[in-house]
Amino acid sequence: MVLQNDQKSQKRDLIIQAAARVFAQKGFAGTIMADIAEEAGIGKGTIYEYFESKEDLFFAVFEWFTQELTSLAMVSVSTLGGTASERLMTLGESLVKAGMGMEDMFSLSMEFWAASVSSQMKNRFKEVFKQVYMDFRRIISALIRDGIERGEFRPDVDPESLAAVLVGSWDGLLLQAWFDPAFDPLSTARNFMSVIIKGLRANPSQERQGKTEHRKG
Amino acid sequence: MVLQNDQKSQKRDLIIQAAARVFAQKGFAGTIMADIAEEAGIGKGTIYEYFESKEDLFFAVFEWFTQELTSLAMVSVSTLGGTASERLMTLGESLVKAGMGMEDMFSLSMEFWAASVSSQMKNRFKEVFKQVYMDFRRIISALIRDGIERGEFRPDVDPESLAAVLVGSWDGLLLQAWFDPAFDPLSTARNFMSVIIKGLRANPSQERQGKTEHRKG
DNA sequence: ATTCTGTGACTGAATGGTCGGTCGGAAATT
DNA sequence: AATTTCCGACCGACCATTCAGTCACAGAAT
Repeated sequence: MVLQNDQKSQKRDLIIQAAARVFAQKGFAGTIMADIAEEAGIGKGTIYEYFESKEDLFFAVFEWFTQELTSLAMVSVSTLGGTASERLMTLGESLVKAGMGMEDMFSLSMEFWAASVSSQMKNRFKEVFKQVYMDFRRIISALIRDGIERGEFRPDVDPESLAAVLVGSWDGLLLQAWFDPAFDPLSTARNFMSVIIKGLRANPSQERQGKTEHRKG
Repeated sequence: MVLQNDQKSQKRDLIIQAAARVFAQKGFAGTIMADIAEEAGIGKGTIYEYFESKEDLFFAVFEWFTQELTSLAMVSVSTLGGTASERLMTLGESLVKAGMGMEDMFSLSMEFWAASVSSQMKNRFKEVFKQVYMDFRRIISALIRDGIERGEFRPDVDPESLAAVLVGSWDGLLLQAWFDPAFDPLSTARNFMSVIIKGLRANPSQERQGKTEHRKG
Protein backbone atom coordinates (compact mmCIF):
# COMPACT_ATOMS: atom_id res chain seq x y z
CA MET A 1 0.00 0.00 0.00
CA VAL A 2 1.29 3.40 -0.91
CA LEU A 3 0.84 5.53 2.13
CA GLN A 4 -0.78 8.89 1.73
CA ASN A 5 1.14 11.79 3.14
CA ASP A 6 -1.11 12.01 6.14
CA GLN A 7 -0.80 8.31 6.85
CA LYS A 8 2.90 8.70 6.49
CA SER A 9 3.01 11.51 8.99
CA GLN A 10 0.68 9.60 11.25
CA LYS A 11 3.14 6.77 11.39
CA ARG A 12 5.89 9.28 11.97
CA ASP A 13 4.01 10.56 14.97
CA LEU A 14 3.49 7.04 16.20
CA ILE A 15 7.22 6.48 16.15
CA ILE A 16 7.93 9.82 17.77
CA GLN A 17 5.61 9.12 20.63
CA ALA A 18 6.89 5.64 21.16
CA ALA A 19 10.41 7.00 21.13
CA ALA A 20 9.44 9.69 23.61
CA ARG A 21 8.27 7.09 26.08
CA VAL A 22 11.38 4.99 25.74
CA PHE A 23 13.79 7.92 25.82
CA ALA A 24 12.02 9.28 28.89
CA GLN A 25 12.43 6.02 30.68
CA LYS A 26 15.91 5.00 29.61
CA GLY A 27 17.56 8.19 28.50
CA PHE A 28 19.13 8.78 25.12
CA ALA A 29 22.23 6.69 25.62
CA GLY A 30 20.35 3.92 27.39
CA THR A 31 17.85 3.55 24.61
CA ILE A 32 18.52 1.24 21.71
CA MET A 33 16.67 1.46 18.47
CA ALA A 34 15.26 -2.03 18.92
CA ASP A 35 13.44 -0.84 22.05
CA ILE A 36 11.78 1.93 20.16
CA ALA A 37 10.80 -0.37 17.35
CA GLU A 38 9.27 -2.76 19.81
CA GLU A 39 7.45 -0.01 21.67
CA ALA A 40 6.05 1.23 18.37
CA GLY A 41 5.22 -2.30 17.31
CA ILE A 42 7.26 -2.12 14.11
CA GLY A 43 10.56 -3.39 12.77
CA LYS A 44 13.80 -1.59 13.47
CA GLY A 45 14.46 -0.95 9.82
CA THR A 46 11.17 0.88 9.46
CA ILE A 47 12.33 3.63 11.76
CA TYR A 48 14.99 4.46 9.25
CA GLU A 49 12.33 4.97 6.62
CA TYR A 50 11.17 7.95 8.63
CA PHE A 51 14.30 9.23 10.34
CA GLU A 52 17.89 9.63 9.31
CA SER A 53 19.45 8.51 12.54
CA LYS A 54 18.92 8.03 16.22
CA GLU A 55 19.87 11.62 16.87
CA ASP A 56 17.56 12.83 14.18
CA LEU A 57 14.71 10.95 15.80
CA PHE A 58 15.63 12.33 19.18
CA PHE A 59 15.55 15.82 17.81
CA ALA A 60 12.13 15.15 16.29
CA VAL A 61 10.92 14.04 19.70
CA PHE A 62 12.32 17.24 21.12
CA GLU A 63 10.44 19.37 18.62
CA TRP A 64 7.25 17.48 19.24
CA PHE A 65 7.71 17.94 22.96
CA THR A 66 8.25 21.68 22.83
CA GLN A 67 5.26 22.04 20.60
CA GLU A 68 3.05 20.22 23.06
CA LEU A 69 4.34 22.27 25.94
CA THR A 70 4.00 25.60 24.22
CA SER A 71 0.50 24.96 23.05
CA LEU A 72 -0.44 23.91 26.57
CA ALA A 73 0.71 27.26 27.86
CA MET A 74 -0.98 29.14 25.05
CA VAL A 75 -4.27 27.47 25.77
CA SER A 76 -3.97 28.10 29.49
CA VAL A 77 -3.36 31.76 29.01
CA SER A 78 -6.00 32.40 26.41
CA THR A 79 -8.62 30.61 28.48
CA LEU A 80 -7.89 32.43 31.69
CA GLY A 81 -9.96 35.37 32.82
CA GLY A 82 -9.90 37.66 35.84
CA THR A 83 -7.29 40.03 37.16
CA ALA A 84 -3.67 39.80 36.14
CA SER A 85 -2.85 38.40 39.58
CA GLU A 86 -5.38 35.66 39.21
CA ARG A 87 -4.30 34.77 35.72
CA LEU A 88 -0.68 34.67 36.77
CA MET A 89 -1.54 32.45 39.68
CA THR A 90 -3.61 30.10 37.56
CA LEU A 91 -1.09 29.83 34.77
CA GLY A 92 1.58 29.00 37.29
CA GLU A 93 -0.50 26.29 38.85
CA SER A 94 -1.47 24.68 35.61
CA LEU A 95 2.11 24.57 34.41
CA VAL A 96 3.35 23.00 37.60
CA LYS A 97 0.50 20.53 37.50
CA ALA A 98 1.34 19.67 33.92
CA GLY A 99 4.96 19.12 34.86
CA MET A 100 3.96 16.90 37.74
CA GLY A 101 1.41 14.98 35.71
CA MET A 102 3.72 14.01 32.96
CA GLU A 103 6.59 13.11 35.16
CA ASP A 104 8.09 11.01 32.41
CA MET A 105 8.07 14.05 30.28
CA PHE A 106 10.06 15.98 32.78
CA SER A 107 12.78 13.40 32.70
CA LEU A 108 12.74 13.86 28.95
CA SER A 109 13.48 17.53 29.47
CA MET A 110 16.56 16.60 31.37
CA GLU A 111 17.72 14.47 28.50
CA PHE A 112 17.18 17.38 26.16
CA TRP A 113 19.19 19.65 28.38
CA ALA A 114 21.98 17.16 28.34
CA ALA A 115 21.74 16.90 24.58
CA SER A 116 22.31 20.60 24.33
CA VAL A 117 25.65 20.11 26.04
CA SER A 118 27.17 17.29 24.19
CA SER A 119 25.22 15.82 21.34
CA GLN A 120 26.33 16.30 17.77
CA MET A 121 23.33 18.52 17.32
CA LYS A 122 23.83 20.63 20.41
CA ASN A 123 23.49 23.86 18.54
CA ARG A 124 20.17 22.91 17.05
CA PHE A 125 18.97 21.95 20.49
CA LYS A 126 20.18 25.15 22.00
CA GLU A 127 18.52 27.22 19.33
CA VAL A 128 15.14 25.62 19.92
CA PHE A 129 15.48 25.89 23.67
CA LYS A 130 16.33 29.54 23.41
CA GLN A 131 13.23 30.10 21.36
CA VAL A 132 11.00 28.17 23.73
CA TYR A 133 12.19 30.05 26.76
CA MET A 134 11.74 33.32 24.91
CA ASP A 135 8.20 32.36 24.01
CA PHE A 136 7.37 31.55 27.57
CA ARG A 137 8.93 34.72 28.86
CA ARG A 138 6.98 36.68 26.31
CA ILE A 139 3.71 35.14 27.39
CA ILE A 140 4.33 35.88 31.04
CA SER A 141 5.79 39.32 30.62
CA ALA A 142 2.83 40.35 28.50
CA LEU A 143 0.60 39.27 31.32
CA ILE A 144 2.56 41.31 33.81
CA ARG A 145 2.70 44.33 31.58
CA ASP A 146 -1.03 44.10 31.26
CA GLY A 147 -1.32 44.14 35.04
CA ILE A 148 0.82 47.23 35.20
CA GLU A 149 -1.20 49.01 32.58
CA ARG A 150 -4.36 48.28 34.43
CA GLY A 151 -2.79 49.84 37.48
CA GLU A 152 -2.98 46.57 39.27
CA PHE A 153 0.77 46.16 39.60
CA ARG A 154 3.47 48.64 40.58
CA PRO A 155 4.80 50.43 37.52
CA ASP A 156 8.40 50.03 38.58
CA VAL A 157 8.74 46.28 38.28
CA ASP A 158 10.54 44.94 35.26
CA PRO A 159 8.17 42.55 33.50
CA GLU A 160 10.94 40.80 31.60
CA SER A 161 12.97 40.00 34.68
CA LEU A 162 10.04 38.77 36.62
CA ALA A 163 8.86 36.66 33.74
CA ALA A 164 12.29 35.09 33.43
CA VAL A 165 12.32 34.22 37.10
CA LEU A 166 8.87 32.71 36.98
CA VAL A 167 9.79 30.58 34.02
CA GLY A 168 13.01 29.63 35.72
CA SER A 169 11.40 28.75 38.99
CA TRP A 170 9.01 26.34 37.30
CA ASP A 171 11.95 24.41 36.01
CA GLY A 172 13.72 24.73 39.29
CA LEU A 173 10.77 23.58 41.37
CA LEU A 174 10.06 20.60 39.18
CA LEU A 175 13.71 19.74 39.38
CA GLN A 176 13.60 19.67 43.13
CA ALA A 177 10.44 17.61 43.05
CA TRP A 178 12.12 15.20 40.69
CA PHE A 179 14.80 14.47 43.20
CA ASP A 180 12.64 14.49 46.27
CA PRO A 181 9.21 12.90 46.09
CA ALA A 182 8.34 14.50 49.40
CA PHE A 183 8.80 17.94 47.93
CA ASP A 184 5.53 19.52 46.86
CA PRO A 185 6.09 21.99 44.06
CA LEU A 186 2.45 22.95 43.84
CA SER A 187 1.96 24.29 47.32
CA THR A 188 5.42 25.79 47.16
CA ALA A 189 4.49 27.63 44.01
CA ARG A 190 1.25 28.79 45.58
CA ASN A 191 2.91 30.17 48.66
CA PHE A 192 5.50 31.84 46.58
CA MET A 193 3.09 33.43 44.16
CA SER A 194 1.28 35.08 47.00
CA VAL A 195 4.52 36.75 48.09
CA ILE A 196 5.16 37.84 44.55
CA ILE A 197 1.71 39.26 44.15
CA LYS A 198 2.09 41.23 47.33
CA GLY A 199 5.33 42.62 46.04
CA LEU A 200 3.68 43.49 42.78
CA ARG A 201 0.63 45.30 44.09
CA ALA A 202 0.51 48.91 43.05
CA ASN A 203 -1.06 49.83 46.34
CA PRO A 204 -0.20 47.30 48.99
CA SER A 205 -2.68 48.55 51.55
CA GLN A 206 -5.68 47.85 49.39
CA GLU A 207 -6.73 44.61 47.84
CA ARG A 208 -7.18 46.02 44.38
CA GLN A 209 -7.75 49.40 42.83
CA GLY A 210 -7.39 51.44 39.70
CA LYS A 211 -5.39 54.39 40.93
CA THR A 212 -2.94 55.11 38.15
CA GLU A 213 0.47 56.28 39.01
CA HIS A 214 1.67 54.36 36.01
CA ARG A 215 3.58 55.77 33.12
CA LYS A 216 4.19 54.10 29.78
CA GLY A 217 1.38 53.04 27.47
CA MET B 1 57.41 3.31 44.91
CA VAL B 2 54.63 2.76 47.36
CA LEU B 3 52.45 5.81 47.56
CA GLN B 4 51.36 7.18 50.89
CA ASN B 5 47.64 7.55 51.43
CA ASP B 6 47.71 11.28 50.90
CA GLN B 7 49.67 10.94 47.68
CA LYS B 8 47.19 8.35 46.65
CA SER B 9 44.22 10.61 47.29
CA GLN B 10 46.04 13.47 45.63
CA LYS B 11 46.27 11.48 42.46
CA ARG B 12 42.67 10.52 42.83
CA ASP B 13 41.78 14.20 42.93
CA LEU B 14 43.96 14.83 39.93
CA ILE B 15 42.00 12.29 37.97
CA ILE B 16 38.67 13.61 39.22
CA GLN B 17 39.46 17.10 38.14
CA ALA B 18 40.76 16.08 34.78
CA ALA B 19 37.65 13.99 34.30
CA ALA B 20 35.46 16.92 35.34
CA ARG B 21 36.94 19.06 32.59
CA VAL B 22 36.50 16.42 29.95
CA PHE B 23 33.00 15.43 31.02
CA ALA B 24 31.98 19.08 31.11
CA GLN B 25 33.16 19.57 27.58
CA LYS B 26 32.09 16.36 25.94
CA GLY B 27 29.37 15.01 28.18
CA PHE B 28 29.34 11.59 29.75
CA ALA B 29 28.58 9.61 26.63
CA GLY B 30 30.90 11.64 24.47
CA THR B 31 33.85 11.13 26.76
CA ILE B 32 36.12 8.15 26.33
CA MET B 33 38.44 6.98 29.03
CA ALA B 34 41.45 7.62 26.84
CA ASP B 35 40.57 11.32 26.79
CA ILE B 36 40.54 11.48 30.54
CA ALA B 37 43.81 9.63 30.81
CA GLU B 38 45.39 12.04 28.37
CA GLU B 39 43.98 15.09 30.15
CA ALA B 40 45.34 13.76 33.43
CA GLY B 41 48.65 12.88 31.81
CA ILE B 42 48.50 9.23 32.84
CA GLY B 43 47.79 5.87 31.28
CA LYS B 44 44.30 4.59 30.82
CA GLY B 45 44.88 1.57 32.97
CA THR B 46 45.85 3.77 35.89
CA ILE B 47 42.37 5.21 36.09
CA TYR B 48 41.11 1.75 36.87
CA GLU B 49 43.49 1.59 39.80
CA TYR B 50 41.47 4.35 41.38
CA PHE B 51 37.97 3.85 40.06
CA GLU B 52 35.86 0.80 39.35
CA SER B 53 34.36 2.01 36.15
CA LYS B 54 33.53 5.02 34.03
CA GLU B 55 30.30 5.49 35.93
CA ASP B 56 32.05 5.21 39.24
CA LEU B 57 34.45 7.94 38.19
CA PHE B 58 31.59 10.08 37.00
CA PHE B 59 29.89 9.72 40.34
CA ALA B 60 33.09 10.69 42.11
CA VAL B 61 33.22 13.82 39.97
CA PHE B 62 29.65 14.51 40.97
CA GLU B 63 30.43 14.23 44.66
CA TRP B 64 33.43 16.47 44.30
CA PHE B 65 31.32 18.99 42.44
CA THR B 66 28.55 19.17 45.01
CA GLN B 67 31.09 19.56 47.73
CA GLU B 68 32.68 22.53 46.00
CA LEU B 69 29.32 24.12 45.41
CA THR B 70 28.02 23.65 48.90
CA SER B 71 31.10 24.99 50.53
CA LEU B 72 30.94 28.02 48.27
CA ALA B 73 27.45 28.75 49.53
CA MET B 74 28.43 28.13 53.13
CA VAL B 75 31.29 30.56 52.92
CA SER B 76 29.16 33.20 51.23
CA VAL B 77 26.53 33.04 53.91
CA SER B 78 28.83 33.01 56.86
CA THR B 79 30.74 36.00 55.52
CA LEU B 80 27.72 38.13 54.83
CA GLY B 81 26.64 40.86 57.21
CA GLY B 82 23.81 43.36 57.26
CA THR B 83 20.07 42.99 57.19
CA ALA B 84 18.40 39.82 56.08
CA SER B 85 17.38 41.56 52.85
CA GLU B 86 20.92 42.53 52.10
CA ARG B 87 22.28 39.12 52.91
CA LEU B 88 19.66 37.47 50.74
CA MET B 89 20.46 39.81 47.91
CA THR B 90 24.19 39.25 48.21
CA LEU B 91 23.97 35.50 48.47
CA GLY B 92 21.80 35.44 45.39
CA GLU B 93 24.25 37.51 43.42
CA SER B 94 27.27 35.54 44.40
CA LEU B 95 25.61 32.27 43.49
CA VAL B 96 24.56 33.52 40.09
CA LYS B 97 28.01 34.92 39.53
CA ALA B 98 29.55 31.61 40.49
CA GLY B 99 27.27 29.81 38.09
CA MET B 100 28.16 32.19 35.31
CA GLY B 101 31.86 32.07 36.05
CA MET B 102 32.18 28.36 35.86
CA GLU B 103 30.11 27.90 32.79
CA ASP B 104 31.72 24.56 32.10
CA MET B 105 30.63 23.53 35.49
CA PHE B 106 27.06 24.38 34.72
CA SER B 107 27.09 22.10 31.75
CA LEU B 108 28.37 19.44 34.10
CA SER B 109 25.27 19.95 36.20
CA MET B 110 23.15 19.16 33.23
CA GLU B 111 25.02 15.95 32.73
CA PHE B 112 24.41 15.07 36.34
CA TRP B 113 20.74 15.75 35.98
CA ALA B 114 20.65 13.45 33.02
CA ALA B 115 22.55 10.82 34.95
CA SER B 116 19.84 10.85 37.56
CA VAL B 117 17.36 9.82 34.89
CA SER B 118 19.07 6.99 33.18
CA SER B 119 22.43 5.94 34.50
CA GLN B 120 22.83 2.66 36.32
CA MET B 121 23.45 4.66 39.42
CA LYS B 122 20.50 6.97 39.07
CA ASN B 123 19.33 6.37 42.59
CA ARG B 124 22.66 7.30 44.06
CA PHE B 125 22.63 10.47 42.00
CA LYS B 126 19.11 11.31 43.03
CA GLU B 127 19.91 10.79 46.67
CA VAL B 128 22.83 13.18 46.58
CA PHE B 129 20.88 15.75 44.63
CA LYS B 130 18.05 15.58 47.09
CA GLN B 131 20.46 16.23 49.90
CA VAL B 132 22.16 19.12 48.14
CA TYR B 133 18.90 20.86 47.39
CA MET B 134 17.78 20.34 50.97
CA ASP B 135 21.00 21.87 52.24
CA PHE B 136 20.57 24.90 50.06
CA ARG B 137 16.96 25.33 51.04
CA ARG B 138 17.92 25.07 54.65
CA ILE B 139 20.54 27.78 54.33
CA ILE B 140 18.14 30.15 52.63
CA SER B 141 15.13 29.45 54.75
CA ALA B 142 17.17 30.02 57.89
CA LEU B 143 18.10 33.40 56.51
CA ILE B 144 14.49 34.24 55.83
CA ARG B 145 13.33 33.02 59.20
CA ASP B 146 15.94 35.23 60.74
CA GLY B 147 14.50 38.18 58.84
CA ILE B 148 11.05 37.40 60.12
CA GLU B 149 12.23 37.12 63.68
CA ARG B 150 13.91 40.47 63.47
CA GLY B 151 10.63 41.92 62.29
CA GLU B 152 12.19 42.79 59.00
CA PHE B 153 9.96 40.47 57.00
CA ARG B 154 6.25 39.80 57.14
CA PRO B 155 5.52 36.98 59.52
CA ASP B 156 3.09 35.30 57.17
CA VAL B 157 5.49 34.21 54.44
CA ASP B 158 6.50 30.60 54.39
CA PRO B 159 10.30 30.51 54.58
CA GLU B 160 10.53 27.00 53.17
CA SER B 161 8.51 27.77 50.08
CA LEU B 162 10.33 30.94 49.33
CA ALA B 163 13.68 29.28 49.85
CA ALA B 164 12.72 26.52 47.44
CA VAL B 165 11.75 29.04 44.81
CA LEU B 166 14.94 31.00 45.21
CA VAL B 167 17.02 27.88 44.87
CA GLY B 168 14.93 26.83 41.91
CA SER B 169 15.17 30.14 40.18
CA TRP B 170 18.94 30.11 40.32
CA ASP B 171 18.93 26.90 38.40
CA GLY B 172 16.25 28.19 36.11
CA LEU B 173 17.98 31.46 35.39
CA LEU B 174 21.31 29.86 34.66
CA LEU B 175 19.53 27.43 32.42
CA GLN B 176 18.07 30.25 30.38
CA ALA B 177 21.42 31.93 30.23
CA TRP B 178 22.96 28.71 29.04
CA PHE B 179 20.72 28.68 26.02
CA ASP B 180 20.77 32.35 25.30
CA PRO B 181 24.05 34.22 25.64
CA ALA B 182 22.14 37.49 25.40
CA PHE B 183 20.21 36.66 28.54
CA ASP B 184 21.66 38.29 31.63
CA PRO B 185 20.82 36.27 34.71
CA LEU B 186 22.55 38.67 37.05
CA SER B 187 20.51 41.77 36.36
CA THR B 188 17.44 39.59 36.10
CA ALA B 189 18.10 38.22 39.54
CA ARG B 190 18.69 41.70 40.89
CA ASN B 191 15.47 43.08 39.54
CA PHE B 192 13.61 40.11 40.79
CA MET B 193 15.06 40.20 44.27
CA SER B 194 13.89 43.74 44.71
CA VAL B 195 10.33 42.65 43.96
CA ILE B 196 10.71 39.81 46.40
CA ILE B 197 12.06 42.05 49.09
CA LYS B 198 9.19 44.44 48.66
CA GLY B 199 6.80 41.55 48.99
CA LEU B 200 8.60 40.44 52.09
CA ARG B 201 8.75 43.69 53.99
CA ALA B 202 6.89 43.62 57.26
CA ASN B 203 5.88 47.23 56.79
CA PRO B 204 5.93 48.15 53.12
CA SER B 205 5.51 51.88 53.62
CA GLN B 206 8.82 52.28 55.41
CA GLU B 207 12.23 51.39 54.12
CA ARG B 208 13.27 49.48 57.17
CA GLN B 209 12.24 49.41 60.76
CA GLY B 210 12.26 47.36 63.91
CA LYS B 211 8.62 47.58 64.82
CA THR B 212 7.71 44.11 65.98
CA GLU B 213 4.41 42.74 65.02
CA HIS B 214 6.10 39.41 64.88
CA ARG B 215 5.15 36.40 66.91
CA LYS B 216 7.30 33.35 67.45
CA GLY B 217 10.66 33.54 69.19
C1' DA C 1 4.08 -7.80 -12.84
C1' DT C 2 5.58 -3.89 -10.70
C1' DT C 3 6.15 -0.85 -7.10
C1' DC C 4 6.34 0.37 -2.57
C1' DT C 5 6.77 -0.68 2.40
C1' DG C 6 8.34 -3.39 6.12
C1' DT C 7 11.73 -6.26 8.24
C1' DG C 8 15.34 -8.24 11.16
C1' DA C 9 19.72 -10.73 10.52
C1' DC C 10 24.01 -8.96 9.77
C1' DT C 11 28.31 -6.03 9.97
C1' DG C 12 31.85 -3.20 11.39
C1' DA C 13 33.18 0.63 14.09
C1' DA C 14 33.73 2.13 18.60
C1' DT C 15 35.14 1.68 23.25
C1' DG C 16 34.82 0.04 28.24
C1' DG C 17 37.40 -2.71 30.81
C1' DT C 18 41.35 -6.36 31.48
C1' DC C 19 45.73 -8.20 32.31
C1' DG C 20 50.47 -9.55 31.67
C1' DG C 21 54.45 -7.07 31.84
C1' DT C 22 57.63 -3.05 33.09
C1' DC C 23 60.26 -0.35 36.11
C1' DG C 24 61.67 2.95 39.79
C1' DG C 25 62.46 2.80 44.21
C1' DA C 26 62.08 0.86 49.10
C1' DA C 27 63.55 -2.59 52.15
C1' DA C 28 66.29 -6.46 53.25
C1' DT C 29 70.53 -8.70 53.06
C1' DT C 30 75.28 -8.99 52.57
C1' DA D 1 77.47 0.73 50.74
C1' DA D 2 76.67 -2.46 47.55
C1' DT D 3 73.64 -5.90 46.02
C1' DT D 4 69.55 -8.32 45.80
C1' DT D 5 64.78 -8.87 46.43
C1' DC D 6 60.37 -7.32 46.36
C1' DC D 7 56.52 -4.30 45.71
C1' DG D 8 52.85 -2.10 43.49
C1' DA D 9 51.92 1.90 40.54
C1' DC D 10 51.64 2.32 35.93
C1' DC D 11 50.82 1.17 31.29
C1' DG D 12 48.50 0.29 26.74
C1' DA D 13 47.65 -3.53 23.44
C1' DC D 14 44.06 -6.45 23.29
C1' DC D 15 39.47 -8.62 23.99
C1' DA D 16 34.63 -8.87 24.17
C1' DT D 17 30.65 -6.56 23.71
C1' DT D 18 27.40 -3.55 22.18
C1' DC D 19 24.62 -1.24 18.70
C1' DA D 20 23.60 2.07 14.89
C1' DG D 21 22.74 1.58 10.54
C1' DT D 22 22.37 -1.45 6.12
C1' DC D 23 20.47 -4.36 2.75
C1' DA D 24 18.52 -8.29 0.54
C1' DC D 25 14.39 -10.20 0.65
C1' DA D 26 9.26 -10.91 1.81
C1' DG D 27 4.85 -9.39 1.43
C1' DA D 28 1.21 -6.11 0.35
C1' DA D 29 -0.99 -3.13 -2.79
C1' DT D 30 -2.30 -1.83 -7.26
